[in-house]
Amino acid sequence: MNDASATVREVSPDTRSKRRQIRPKAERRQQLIDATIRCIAQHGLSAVTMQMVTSEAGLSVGIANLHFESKDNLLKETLRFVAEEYHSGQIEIMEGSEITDLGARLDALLDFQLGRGVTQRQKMSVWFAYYGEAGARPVYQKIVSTVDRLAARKLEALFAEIIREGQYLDADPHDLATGYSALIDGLHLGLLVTPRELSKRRARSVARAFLRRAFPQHIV
Amino acid sequence: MNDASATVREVSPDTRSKRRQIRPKAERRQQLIDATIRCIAQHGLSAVTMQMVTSEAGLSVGIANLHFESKDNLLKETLRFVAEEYHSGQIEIMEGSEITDLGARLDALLDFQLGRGVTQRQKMSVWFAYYGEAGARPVYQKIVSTVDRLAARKLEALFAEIIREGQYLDADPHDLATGYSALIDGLHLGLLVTPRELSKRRARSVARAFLRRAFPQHIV
DNA sequence: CCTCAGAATGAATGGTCGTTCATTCTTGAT
DNA sequence: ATCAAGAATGAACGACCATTCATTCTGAGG
Repeated sequence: MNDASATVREVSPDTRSKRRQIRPKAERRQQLIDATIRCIAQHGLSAVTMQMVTSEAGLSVGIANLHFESKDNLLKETLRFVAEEYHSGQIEIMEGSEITDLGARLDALLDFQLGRGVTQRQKMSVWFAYYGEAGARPVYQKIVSTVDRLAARKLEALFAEIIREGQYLDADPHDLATGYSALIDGLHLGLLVTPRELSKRRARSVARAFLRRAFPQHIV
Repeated sequence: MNDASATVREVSPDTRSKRRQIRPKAERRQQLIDATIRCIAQHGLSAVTMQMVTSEAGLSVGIANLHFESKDNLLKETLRFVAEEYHSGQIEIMEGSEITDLGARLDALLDFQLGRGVTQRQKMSVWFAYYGEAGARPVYQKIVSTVDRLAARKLEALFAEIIREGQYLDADPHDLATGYSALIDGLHLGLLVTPRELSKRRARSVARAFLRRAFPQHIV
């Protein structure tokens, strides 16, 4: 702004080094994806710009098109990352061998799905931002449904085991799994859109009530 | 395309008259809102432009800023319209006096929420497009939560009546209403994002199963 | 018939966006 | 110390966006 600043550049070389850093491609990609998530959560998917994302990541504008070919691709890869993170968390719980009691496993699943990690505004915003565009963008539909299908199968298998163990009559694992998944999605939506009306505590209580009515012997 | 067309303009005055029409303000507003809904469903909220909307409505670019002050306002009013349409439909069923049997009333509500009118791609796309932005735009949160709250209260009251009539013990109307609403939202999401995995018929069956487990005497 | 309030138009404007690429800089091998 | 490979930069560009407003047109009332 003043003439002096033109001659005195980078007054202190030790402050937040603006020195250019070279990092492996994979690291930069993740850095940009993380920045994209934060931007979507804060400004909404439709307001996200490349300048916004790259500056949030503390990098230059050109870098996004260097590691991802286009904005479209960056957004696509960001969705893929979030979707896989969520679903691999579920799969881990459902496949893990450290929990043998089926009721405890259900509890662990519910705690994950409505717990701190998943229900942060940041994550849920991203989640629904993409759902909102999914109607018009088959690519998004495909990414979500691909990972979703596997988790749905695992959940159905878990429910089938529980039904066998508890001898719950006229309980269909397929329908119950669909219902439970939909309930969780709906609760996430409530937490995002009307946080005043629905606390995380109550969301957990509502989901637990669903499971208790379905599998009374397995849920306290 | 050919030279003749240049000389012969508006061959037949009766075809889709390009003649300027003057219509009352309210009518134009609705026309633009309808066009906005179609555009959001087809292209996604983030891709909607004013040119897109006005040309979809068969009008000129400037008209949108004449009847709504800005694009932001047009989108806000469109959300308000969709939200009120959905919720007034629910309220009508829950307040209407033509259905006295509580079980039948529940059935009617479910049929409305998962019926043809609501579950068209067009409507659901718009719905979730706004939900996706709600995390970053308090205005959208406010619009949705305002109308939502009333419907939630009515639903809770209906559930309370049913619980009294059926003498269902340890059934909390508040939690049940929250759960049911979340379930419906989640099913809408499933219908939108993974239509291959979830048919409308099965969505209805899943929702009915939820109600049957809660109110066995009222739902067949 | 004429008039004119105001509805409708669309070319023009200024701003912002995604993308490019000549250039600079870093790092590890030589 | 030198060099080459390629990672990182950011000014520049063209495209497209929302918005404006001078102008045109319409139709109800006189």
